[in-house]
Amino acid sequence: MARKQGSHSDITGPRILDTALRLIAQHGFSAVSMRQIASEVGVQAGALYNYTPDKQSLLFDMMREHMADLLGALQTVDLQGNAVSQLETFTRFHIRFHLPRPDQVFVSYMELRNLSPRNFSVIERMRRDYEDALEAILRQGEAEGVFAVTDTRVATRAIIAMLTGLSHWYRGDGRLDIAALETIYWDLVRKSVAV
Amino acid sequence: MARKQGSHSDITGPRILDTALRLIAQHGFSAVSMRQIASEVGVQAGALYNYTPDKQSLLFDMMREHMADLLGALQTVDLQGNAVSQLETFTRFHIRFHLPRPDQVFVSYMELRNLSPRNFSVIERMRRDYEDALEAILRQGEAEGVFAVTDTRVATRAIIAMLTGLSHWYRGDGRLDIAALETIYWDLVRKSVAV
DNA sequence: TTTCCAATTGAACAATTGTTCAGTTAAGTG
DNA sequence: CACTTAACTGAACAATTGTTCAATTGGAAA
Repeated sequence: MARKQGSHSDITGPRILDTALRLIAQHGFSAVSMRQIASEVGVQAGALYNYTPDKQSLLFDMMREHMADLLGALQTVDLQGNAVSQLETFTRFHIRFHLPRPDQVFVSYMELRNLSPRNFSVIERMRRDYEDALEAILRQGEAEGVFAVTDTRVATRAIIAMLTGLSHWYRGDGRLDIAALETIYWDLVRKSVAV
Repeated sequence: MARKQGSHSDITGPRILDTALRLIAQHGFSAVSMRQIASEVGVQAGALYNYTPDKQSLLFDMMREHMADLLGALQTVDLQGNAVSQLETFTRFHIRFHLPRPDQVFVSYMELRNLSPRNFSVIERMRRDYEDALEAILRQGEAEGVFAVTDTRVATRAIIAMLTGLSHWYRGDGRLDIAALETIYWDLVRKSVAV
C-alpha cells in the first residue's frame, strides 16, 4: 500500500500541525515522538517529512504561527484614545485572544527552551514586540499623569505574566465566562498602575 | 573498577538531585537522560538507581522538596497584623524565596505534566495550600474593608502568577536587585487589590 | 484511457532510552 | 589485621528515537 484514498496535502498538512500542537501541549516536545504524531494523524512517520524538514521545525512553525497571529490581531485592534482606555483595550484583547488558544499559549511558554538558538531568537523578538506594545501604553499613561509605576519595563512584564497566567488555569466549563474574567482582570490591571 | 575513592551516599545522593534539577530546568524532563545526569555527577547510569527507584521519582522528589521548603518557610514568617501588612509580608516573602531558586521554580512550573497522576495530585495539593494562604489574606482584607476584589480566588491566582512571572526573567546580574524588585512588585500588588 | 505527479508506505538505519544485575572495589567496623 | 557492607561499574536488555528512501498507489489532467 502507498497513497491512501482521499489523501491530500491541504488536509494532511494542517492536521499534522494541529495534532502536534495538541500532543506537545499535553506531554511536552521531547516526550512526543514523530510516530505518535503520525499515528494520530493516521499516516506513517515517514509521511510527516513531506510537510516538515524535521521535528524542530514543527515546533518552530507552530510557535511562529501563534506569535504572528497574535501580533497580527493586535494590529487590527483600535488602540486610540487616552492611555486608560488603551490599557483596557489591550487587557481585554489579550484575554480574548489567549483564552480560546490554551494549547498554543502553553507550548509558546513551556517549549521555548526546546527551540534551537536561531529559532529561539526569532520567537523572542516577536514576544518582545508584543511587550513593547504594552510598554508604550504604560509610558503614555505616565506622560498623561494617569499611571504611576516605579519601573515601566517591570510593570509591563508583571501585567503580561498576570494575564497569561489566566490561560494556565482557565477551563471553558468553569464558573466564570470570558466576559466576567475580562472585567475582573481589567479591574486588577487598572488599579495596579493607577496613580 | 567498582566503588570509587571518596564515594559516599551523603555526597552522591544530593549531587544527583542537584544535577538532575539543573539539567531538567535547562532541557526539560523528557529531554534529559539518566546517563546524562549520571555523567555530570561522575558515575555510571546504574549508580543512580541506588538513590531513586526510577526517573519519575527523581522529578517528584525535587518538586515535593521544593514545595515542602516553600510551605515550611511560609510557616516561619510572621503573618500578624492587619491585612495590608500581611499582604506586604507575603509579597516580599514570595519574591525573596523564589528568586534565589530559579531552577526549582522553573521545574515546578513546567514539569507538572510529566508527573504521574498520583504524584501530580500531591504537588497540586501543596500548591493549593500555598494559594490558600494568600487567599486568606485577601479575604481578611475584604472583611476589614481595605481590599476590594471582584473575585478573591481569581485575584489570588492573578497575584501569584504576577509574582512568579518575575522568576522567569530575573537574572542576578540585572540592573535591579531583589530589594528594588520587592518594592516595585509590592507597589503593583498593593494597588491592584486596593479599594 | 493514458500519463504524470502528489501522497504515502514500510522497511531500514544507527543511536539512544530506562532499567536490571552480577561482579568488583573501597570504606568502615571489630 | 580480617570482615562486612556500602558504592559503583560495565555490560546487557528490549524498546524506542528521528530520519531517509526506494517502491507503490491514488488523484487529476491530457
